[in-house]
Amino acid sequence: MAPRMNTKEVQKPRDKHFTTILLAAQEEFATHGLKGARMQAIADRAGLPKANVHYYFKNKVSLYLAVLDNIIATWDDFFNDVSADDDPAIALDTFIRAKVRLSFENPTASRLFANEILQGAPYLSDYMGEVLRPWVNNRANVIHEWMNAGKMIATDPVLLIFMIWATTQHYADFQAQVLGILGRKEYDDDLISQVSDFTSQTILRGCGLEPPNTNATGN
Amino acid sequence: MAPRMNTKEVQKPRDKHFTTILLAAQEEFATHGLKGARMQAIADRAGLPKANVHYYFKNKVSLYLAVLDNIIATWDDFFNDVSADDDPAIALDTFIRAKVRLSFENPTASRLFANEILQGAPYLSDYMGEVLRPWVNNRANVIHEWMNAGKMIATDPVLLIFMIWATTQHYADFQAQVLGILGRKEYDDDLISQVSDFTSQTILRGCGLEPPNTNATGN
DNA sequence: TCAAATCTTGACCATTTGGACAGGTTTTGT
DNA sequence: ACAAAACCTGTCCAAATGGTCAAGATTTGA
Repeated sequence: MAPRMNTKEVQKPRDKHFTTILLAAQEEFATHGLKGARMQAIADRAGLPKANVHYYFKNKVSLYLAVLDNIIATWDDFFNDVSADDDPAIALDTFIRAKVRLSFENPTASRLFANEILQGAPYLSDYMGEVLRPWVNNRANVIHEWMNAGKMIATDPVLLIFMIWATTQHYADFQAQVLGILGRKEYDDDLISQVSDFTSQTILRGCGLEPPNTNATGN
Repeated sequence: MAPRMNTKEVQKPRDKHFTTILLAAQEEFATHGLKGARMQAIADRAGLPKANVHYYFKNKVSLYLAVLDNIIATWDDFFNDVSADDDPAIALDTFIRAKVRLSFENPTASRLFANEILQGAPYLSDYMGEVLRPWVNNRANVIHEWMNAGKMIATDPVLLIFMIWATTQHYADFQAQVLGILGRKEYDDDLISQVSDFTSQTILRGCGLEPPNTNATGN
């Protein structure tokens, strides 16, 4: 990947536009992908002349990379600190609920990644090899220990992580479909907790775990 | 949606190019979306001059619609014929395995739809309202009857369908990520059956169902 | 056989698009 | 206060892109 722009250090008080553009670009790239995105559309979303966008970002690809970088820097997974000593039911329940919440409240980032991966993840191969893959293997090891300890049914931990990702991200990436089928105009808190409960309970049960107190409206 | 071109009737022996173009366009649209797709790239994939593509399809949008139509016409769901009298474990197991297989063996169609829905499904609103929504509600009713009959745990059938879709399509839409994390170059039959087994067993168990004979390499 | 219908394609065009740039404005540090 | 640095933007341009067209090649049907 290209040299990282350290988004936060650059963030002098003056260039608030930097963040504005980054956000605008995130939306445009999320819905249209790298090729489909238009610099003019990004400028319009940001409410700035196109030339101003080019002042902050050399070209489309570097802007795209900056957006990817910015998103990755934001992510801090709730599942990171979990160890084999923790209770798997609570850990997975917390993880799933956090992912569902993220999908509902910040779908753009998820969609941007979906788009990038649909295109074969050409700009994320480094990230996948050096960050994501180790993370998954590391977390899979924890889950594996739970399985060895007889705390949950023995299956493939990596496929379990895929299932959690897929099910939760679905509500961000396929929002249009979900809303269309449910016949709603937009997401609401009711749906969040409904989806959280269902997803957590079904997956935990599928792992041979007793879902924690059902009525807890995950917070 | 636009008037359907009856793909199959048009299929005179001469215009074999019609299908070639449709296939090429499907790939291009699947990876780059409507806006990101390039007519020249489609022509290249098809091995034809661009002007020839325009002979068969008036413009980019009409080609896009033809591809969508063609895919929809192809789909014939294995879950359609299931009724409340059937065994839910067998029915869901069959459905899940079919979906997994489809994801692995024909990922392009899935990706194209993913792209369209990421963009807010602007060309699929009719399909979603008139075909998909009724289908889901209809199938949800069958599942509901199983729940009422105490054959499986009572949850939200629609969310269950979403979960099955999400988990299975994940392997088509996010192929690049899955392969990257697993450290493989391509999918193989081993992985198909592994994923089939895991997905079916975990979801069925999550619904309070006994997974059918585990060793059946779904066929 | 041969004219009509269908198909093929190189060349061309209008518009869109990413990006450069110069000259102006504002902010900063001293 | 004032020069240097940073920022802003209207204007312009070359390349890419969707789409047209006319002339030629091939197939069809009677």
